[in-house]
Amino acid sequence: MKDNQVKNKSAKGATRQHILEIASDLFYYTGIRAVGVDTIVARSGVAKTTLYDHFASKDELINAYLEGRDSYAWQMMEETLAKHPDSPRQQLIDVVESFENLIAEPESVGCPFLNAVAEFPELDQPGHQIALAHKQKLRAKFAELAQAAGVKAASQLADQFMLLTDGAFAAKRVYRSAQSPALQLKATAEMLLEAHLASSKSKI
Amino acid sequence: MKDNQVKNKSAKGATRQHILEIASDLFYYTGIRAVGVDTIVARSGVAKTTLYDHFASKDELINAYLEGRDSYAWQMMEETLAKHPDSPRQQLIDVVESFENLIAEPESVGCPFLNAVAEFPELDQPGHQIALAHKQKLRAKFAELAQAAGVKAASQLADQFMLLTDGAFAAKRVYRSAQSPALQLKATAEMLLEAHLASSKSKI
DNA sequence: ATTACTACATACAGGTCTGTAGCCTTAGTG
DNA sequence: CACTAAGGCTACAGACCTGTATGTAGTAAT
Repeated sequence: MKDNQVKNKSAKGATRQHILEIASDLFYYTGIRAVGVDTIVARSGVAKTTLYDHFASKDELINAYLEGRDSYAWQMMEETLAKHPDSPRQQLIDVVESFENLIAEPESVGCPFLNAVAEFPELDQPGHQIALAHKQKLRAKFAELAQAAGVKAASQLADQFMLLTDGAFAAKRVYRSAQSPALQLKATAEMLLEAHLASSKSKI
Repeated sequence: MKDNQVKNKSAKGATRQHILEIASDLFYYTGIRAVGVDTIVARSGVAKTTLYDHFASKDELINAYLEGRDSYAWQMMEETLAKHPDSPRQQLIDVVESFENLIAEPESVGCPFLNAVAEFPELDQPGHQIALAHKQKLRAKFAELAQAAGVKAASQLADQFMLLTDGAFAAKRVYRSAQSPALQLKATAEMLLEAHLASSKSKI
């Protein structure tokens, strides 16, 4: 006994990871409610019992999907912030630009969190809390960067950036390949940031 | 035979309208996929056969729901535009303000079109085309008003307003009763509009 | 070589989904 | 009164849903 399953952890983790990746893709592109467990099982070439060995329920799989996207997003955020560690103003723009680039990719069908919440509007439904926490954390990060950049109304600017990014993600799901308003994301963020910085200076 | 069902049209129309209202509320607040026909039947106190007399399928009911929201939105738009028929600049702000007020209402759970598209991501799925057409029409209206208001980059401003409004609607579904970035909608639109008008002047 | 682990395949329980069939009730109209 | 239109009620078909039960095969460590 003891803890000898450590050696098998890599194999077990690989299967779990494989199932999660298949499920994540299906959830993201097709919709969560639209995808049944049987489809996930068939696509991943795994037995149904195996899936339920790794995930107690579909809800747990949904949560794992969103938590995965959350950690990926923050990992991407760290990389973006590392490009100009001494310029919060540039960091703000870099972050927004990374969103615009993400949305511009043809594979993108919007924001996993916004999509999930549209399918599960109630606060106690699967994924809702994870999505809300993600958005709150991003909002706080925007505010932190704005303050560091010398923006007086930092929390206002954070909210404005949230509107822009969420709007761009939402638009992407509607327009798909058509030319969408999301292309104006970075330019608009720059306009707003400059307006804030100009008014900060004028008040000195 | 002939067309003697004209006299009963009001009664028949009333039943249809009743079913549609119940279904619309359920779709909007609970989600479209999450609501079954049986629930709609139970809530509206109508026989299942009656529902299928008026709507050939659930998909048709979904389309009727979104078309209803679309006409309601444009009716509201007309009323808003009528407040300052000679000031396109004020009309732009009025429209955005009407969105902010709509979102601020506690009953609001976001935009029916964005929510529907999140549930039906494919272009040929029920409702998607209606939602896309609605957003395109709004975008064109923003552009038209912006041009009339003397904004040089009118279509850019239209896209920016789309990002803000869609962002506000999307945020509402996530945050619900919590204080959301949507409160900054009108103020941000004003900032952008002023920035556009200022740059238009400076280039003369 | 026994034990433990992991994943396999199959079948099914129990529920919900959309949509239909058959028959009855009510109300208004010629 | 007889006819017709509209809707109600019940039951069900057939598909799909999540989750479980049963039993088997390979693999790895003790």
